[in-house]
Amino acid sequence: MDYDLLKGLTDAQCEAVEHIDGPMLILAGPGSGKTRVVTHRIANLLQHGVRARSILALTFTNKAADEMRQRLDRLAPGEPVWLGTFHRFCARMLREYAALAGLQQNYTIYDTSDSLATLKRAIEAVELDATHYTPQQLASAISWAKNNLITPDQYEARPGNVTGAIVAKVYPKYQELLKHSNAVDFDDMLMHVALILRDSPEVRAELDARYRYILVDEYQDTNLAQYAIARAMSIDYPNLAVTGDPDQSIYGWRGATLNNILEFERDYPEVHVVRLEQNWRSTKKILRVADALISHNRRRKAKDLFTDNDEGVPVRLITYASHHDEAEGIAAQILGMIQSGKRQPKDIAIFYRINALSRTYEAALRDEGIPYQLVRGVEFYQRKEIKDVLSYLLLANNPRDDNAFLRVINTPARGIGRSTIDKLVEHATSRGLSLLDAAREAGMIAGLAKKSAVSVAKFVGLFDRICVHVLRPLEELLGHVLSETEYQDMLKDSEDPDDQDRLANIEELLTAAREFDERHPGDGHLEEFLEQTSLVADTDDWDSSSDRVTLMTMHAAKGLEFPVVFIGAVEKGLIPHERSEKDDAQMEEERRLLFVGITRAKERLQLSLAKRRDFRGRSGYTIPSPFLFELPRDEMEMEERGDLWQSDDSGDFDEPSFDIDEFEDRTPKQIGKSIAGIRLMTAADLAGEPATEDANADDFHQGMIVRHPEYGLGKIVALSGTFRNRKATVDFFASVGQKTFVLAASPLKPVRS
DNA sequence: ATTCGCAAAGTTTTT
DNA sequence: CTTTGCGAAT
Repeated sequence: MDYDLLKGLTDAQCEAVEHIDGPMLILAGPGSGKTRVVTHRIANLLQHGVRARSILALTFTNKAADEMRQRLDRLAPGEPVWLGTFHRFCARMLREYAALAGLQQNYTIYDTSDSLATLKRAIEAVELDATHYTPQQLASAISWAKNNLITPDQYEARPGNVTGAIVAKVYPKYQELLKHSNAVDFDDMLMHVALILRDSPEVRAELDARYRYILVDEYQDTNLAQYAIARAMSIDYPNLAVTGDPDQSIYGWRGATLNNILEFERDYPEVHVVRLEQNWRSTKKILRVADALISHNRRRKAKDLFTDNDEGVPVRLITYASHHDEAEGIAAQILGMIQSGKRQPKDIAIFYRINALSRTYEAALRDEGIPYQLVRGVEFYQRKEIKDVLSYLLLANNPRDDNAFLRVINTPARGIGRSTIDKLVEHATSRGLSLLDAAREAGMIAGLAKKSAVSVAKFVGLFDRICVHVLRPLEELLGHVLSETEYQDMLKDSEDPDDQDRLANIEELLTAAREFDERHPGDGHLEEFLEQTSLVADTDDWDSSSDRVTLMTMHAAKGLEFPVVFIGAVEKGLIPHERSEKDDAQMEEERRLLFVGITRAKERLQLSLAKRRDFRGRSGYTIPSPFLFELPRDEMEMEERGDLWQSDDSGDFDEPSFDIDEFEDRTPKQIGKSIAGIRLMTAADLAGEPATEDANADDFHQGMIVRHPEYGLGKIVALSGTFRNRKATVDFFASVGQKTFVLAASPLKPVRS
């Protein structure tokens, strides 16, 4: 046994690290060093001669996987342990065993909006009267079914359940459309793999043997499908180790079932259980507040959280007059901490229940000139312009992807309208063709105007020209898409100011593609790139190293820690969310969510609420969250700021005890920048300096006009490579057509237009 | 076929 | 308040 791996660990931690064969359940409280234990255990397995390739570590988020990868690399550099999210793992397995799920290996992963669009087509196709049900409702019913491994043909409505009856009709059609498009939704990835494992003993045995040591992180957040997958691969080699904390289960709405962790000991009677209850993160006061709150949950395994850390300062609960005051008050405090030199921006986080609340906090931080990064709900890859452009690649990779086809056929507008598309759809449906194949036969479709047929044929030609480059680096391929479609030109001369942002986002996409190319040298990585774009989440872009205040939802905060934490809007209807109030189980989940938020704090924690809050465009009085009354008042310091409320209805807060500090020196408002799904302010923004640029290969951009001494003016069609290898394909429209240059050695000059 | 404008609706959390 | 959807006008 290597001494280093156990150094500085508690007995319980050592016990978990040294465990090798057989099932293990690690019940890990917040801040108990779980990631450390898991990574050390993997290193220990490797030291005991377990082959890296037979270890599979499944996490819930990419962020957690990255963190684990980094820490493992320090212990065991370069070991090819398979480490990633459930979804990514399933994506890989599904490529390998696509046929068993009735798919081709180049299948497309639909995100939520794609699958909703498909569902709408399904609803239309079965011609139901679904006026009383939103597609979202049907979507979540289908999602629930898939998470519980109920296939379309198994789905039966419970008698008298009207929604269920509709789902029973739409679900099969929806699934048929997905299959016809050679596509899967997020839930399918899990369901297909779980069913393959269930129905194919050979595959199951093979994967069981391939991955002899399986670790599942955040086990409390797994759903039935994920459970089935982990379980099926741990029969011949039952070395399944799961880590989790029932008190941090916050994904019940996504099908996660606490049963998986609460009943793990029943599934594996010989399980080795390790409890990590010592907290290394928070002060005693913070931990006691958290513990008092969570002890109000009934459905849980009681835990004895304790810490040897300092007592710490009291947890603060502040009531502000308005949401505006709240945000300004928090920003003022943050500014004070930073100016006094006690804290750096990166030490501080603001959490809230829903993304919609971020705006006010953002504005206040901006007004104070405090740098921040917002982990936001609307993801970069969900943006219209990004999806538009990527859809060309999706279609190139999977020509049967009807959704992608519908998206690109008339974007940018090329005169192919509703009636033409309807005819294409009809033609495709009657012959069982994909829409793209139907489009190839446009000339033969009866009733299609000649003009329309020509437009469609031109589109097909354009698309085929793009496809020529599918094996090229991604940046170059994207360049060809942009050039052929003139997507940027469409935005350039637009009046809409948002379109300038869109152009910037497209540049950002090109940058992402370039970075991908750097990581994946060689040809033909389109499919990997597309998979990556489908499976990244907003929280993955959170950058722990940049010195900024973090703004995020409590869900996104899971697994992170900050010296100073503010939790805003602790009000009834928000936390707990109004849609959870009716149901006890959901209320408990809301309580756990707040518990997660509280336990992120290491030294200082402030909860706050506003008496009045503008929300949904309306201003109204708020009610304090019922959870606040469950907190131990002797650990806390309560304070009321502002006096817009005359009466003392809430009755539970002391009078104001001190004033808000005033800060004179306010920097001018700064505008956040949008980068890969995160709005952030750079140091340059703060200093008011423009970013400096090297007058080099970086001077050339997609779509730029350049001059060549011999060929004259041309336009950059595509770019690829880096540094000295950076190449540009230029179209000299007036002379020789397309040429490719190595920029460093070329006489090309940018032309300012 | 596209664009514009207005009305209505709907607001959680994310792979 | 924002986004989405629909209908009418060009």
